[in-house]
Amino acid sequence: MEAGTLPKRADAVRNRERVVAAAAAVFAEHGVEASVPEGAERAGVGKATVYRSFPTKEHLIAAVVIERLADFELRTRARLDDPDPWAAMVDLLAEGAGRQCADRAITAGISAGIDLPDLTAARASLWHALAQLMDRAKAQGRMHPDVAPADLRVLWAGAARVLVADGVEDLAVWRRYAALVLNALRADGVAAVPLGG
Amino acid sequence: MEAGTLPKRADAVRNRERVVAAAAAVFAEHGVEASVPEGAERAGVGKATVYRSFPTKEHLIAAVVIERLADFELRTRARLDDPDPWAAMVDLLAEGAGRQCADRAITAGISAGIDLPDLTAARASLWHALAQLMDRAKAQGRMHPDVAPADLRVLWAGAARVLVADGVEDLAVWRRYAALVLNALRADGVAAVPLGG
Amino acid sequence: MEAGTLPKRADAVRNRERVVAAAAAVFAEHGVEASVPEGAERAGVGKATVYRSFPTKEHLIAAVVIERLADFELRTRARLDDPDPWAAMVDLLAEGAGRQCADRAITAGISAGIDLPDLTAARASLWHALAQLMDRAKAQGRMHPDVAPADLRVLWAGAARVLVADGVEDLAVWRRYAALVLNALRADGVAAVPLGG
Amino acid sequence: MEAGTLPKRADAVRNRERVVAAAAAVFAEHGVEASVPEGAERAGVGKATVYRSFPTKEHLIAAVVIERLADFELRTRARLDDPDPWAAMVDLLAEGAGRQCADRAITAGISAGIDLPDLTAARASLWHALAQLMDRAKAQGRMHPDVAPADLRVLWAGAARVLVADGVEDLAVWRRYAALVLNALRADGVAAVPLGG
DNA sequence: TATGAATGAGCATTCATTCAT
DNA sequence: GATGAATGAATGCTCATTCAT
Repeated sequence: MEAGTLPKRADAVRNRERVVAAAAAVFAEHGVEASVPEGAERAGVGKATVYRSFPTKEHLIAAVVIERLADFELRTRARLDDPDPWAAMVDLLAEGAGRQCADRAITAGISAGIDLPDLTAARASLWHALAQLMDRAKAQGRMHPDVAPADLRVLWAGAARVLVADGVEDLAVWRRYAALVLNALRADGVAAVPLGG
Repeated sequence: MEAGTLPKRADAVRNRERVVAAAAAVFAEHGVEASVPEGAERAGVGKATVYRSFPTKEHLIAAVVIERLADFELRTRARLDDPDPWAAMVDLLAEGAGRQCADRAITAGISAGIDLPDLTAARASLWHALAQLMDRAKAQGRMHPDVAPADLRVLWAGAARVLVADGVEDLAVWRRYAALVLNALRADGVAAVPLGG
Repeated sequence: MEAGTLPKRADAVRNRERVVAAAAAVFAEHGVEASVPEGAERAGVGKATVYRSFPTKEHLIAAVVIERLADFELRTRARLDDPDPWAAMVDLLAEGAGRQCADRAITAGISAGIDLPDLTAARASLWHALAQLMDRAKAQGRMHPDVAPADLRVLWAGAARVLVADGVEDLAVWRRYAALVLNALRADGVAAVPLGG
Repeated sequence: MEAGTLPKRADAVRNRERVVAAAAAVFAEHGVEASVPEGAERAGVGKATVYRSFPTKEHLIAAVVIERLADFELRTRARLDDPDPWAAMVDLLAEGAGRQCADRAITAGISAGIDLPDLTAARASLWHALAQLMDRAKAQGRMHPDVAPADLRVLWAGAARVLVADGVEDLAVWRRYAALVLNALRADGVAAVPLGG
């Protein structure tokens, strides 16, 4: 990353990252309704600078969300070879719960009406990884055979939105709902993931 | 002008109800983002008239939501003496699913950042009724002993928000998530509510 | 006009007229590129007030132009029964020249890409009146049989735009071009309208 | 680096020409409202490079227009010795009409509020050539003795602006107005240039 | 020298809310 | 008491122009 291939870009890339980071922060705080100027100010740049990198507010949101999705996918793939896929899923959501905890950007943006190719691709890629992990958990007999990654998304993103709206910051509460969401997906006869309470 | 208290109120109350009904309709159609004037026009009154009854748009939303919550509570209470409380809950949510399906006001407003006393009270009252029904289902051994009405709210309101955001109108899909939410709350060893697929 | 039929409207109508007048003035000075806020300030109202009466900047421009077109049409119709239609046309343009002189709004807006029903109607109505007068002048043998109201518009609106762009204020110059435009439309053998120079 | 004066200039001049050519193209397509960056990209240079040669967008427009004026002047001068000056003028405008037809830069820029010395000079030079040709046509008795090159400009540039604003692309229509403009300038008793309809 | 990046001013438009009637 | 009118603040976005590299 220090091996500059295109000398001029150094500034721009740095600034782009600053913008995304700032946007992630304000979106995390105020939701995607936060204004572009607000993010720009937080990044210490003019609003027009934001629009240089992101032709539209939607593109900016997408960039923030894509970053999160990619991170989630990475963590999902890291568990694909886990000998106990069901336990791995429990871990994954519990871990993810912590990240979600401080960030309402992904929860607000993950299901927003944004329909940009890059975002769609990132979502699809994550779904694919999740599907693999879920398939393993189904094969294991712990996960209900009729559920799909989309179900996980609806339940988890949904719960997260409510928790964010409620201003819940307590990690234990987030973990509780992660467990509940997984319980919704468990096969008949499988013991519920403990709710930690 | 200081004379009667009732005659004047009659008109006002009538207008208030018209306004709430109209607001419910437009919020149902366009979500709570719909503008106040739009609702006023639908009600056949001026915008200022709306502001006489509701000092803030939030109050208007709250009024609409309270109405829905009251209705939901009524339907909950109607099932309190059902001999099979778990089945009653399945019914309740499946039925509620249908109502949600056509109305995005409640889903948008139920978990919105609105924090008005009346709304809080209505919510609490509904929670109370739900708690009773859930307690019966727990006693029956079908519902997990550690879950609370708040859990139902987080999961169901959350899922509903995502479905609304996705523009899902298919009743079967809504039913599917109602079932999933209930499955999340089932006790160990209880067979999952069929997902309808 | 003092006989109020709808009491409440008095303010609004007054304001609407103020807005149109102010818009006409700024458009006259700076062309239709002038900003709405500028016109609003000139009218002594907030910008949103302008948008109450005119949903779009285009509607505002149209209102200004329509006013002028209507005035021009009136003056055209007043000459329809003139025994010497050709002379009447010369008069009409020379007189119109004076009005145009101080106003670049009509010249800029008359042929702008605006396509609003009311404006189209006003234009059509004026064309119709002009066509009648021109037909009479043709029957008289003074106007070239192949020319149409559209020709008058292109030549006169065009010349006016250039004169306005040049900042010409001298009425004599405007009259000169009015004469030239009419000369362009005269039949063979008809003596040119004197250019006044 | 301080050595030669010519070698550096060679590059600069080459670039300047490329820029003007590209600007002429985009202005022709989208009018002078086209953005500077768009022209720069077409020229294959950075925007800042354009601003090195042309301190202002107006200067760039002027450069483009000057080129066109010079071309028009050339074609005017080529007809100065024509034995039938009036016919030569008809030709000149009809020919010019074709060029205008495909290029909205000159029409937009020729009478624009731009007041740069070079442009003024180019205009003056063209007027001078036109004046000569017109004098010959007057001597011939076909052109009205009282008209001047400025009249030609007002009428022709004006009509062109309207036609451009109307989005007229039909060459025949442009020819029609070229004829009408010339008819405006014809002497008494001279037959009108046929309108082509 | 040439460039991409950065920017501030500006624009059309919307909306919840407050007055004058 | 009810209303239409008015508004100020805010938003997403564009563009000619200036700097740092």
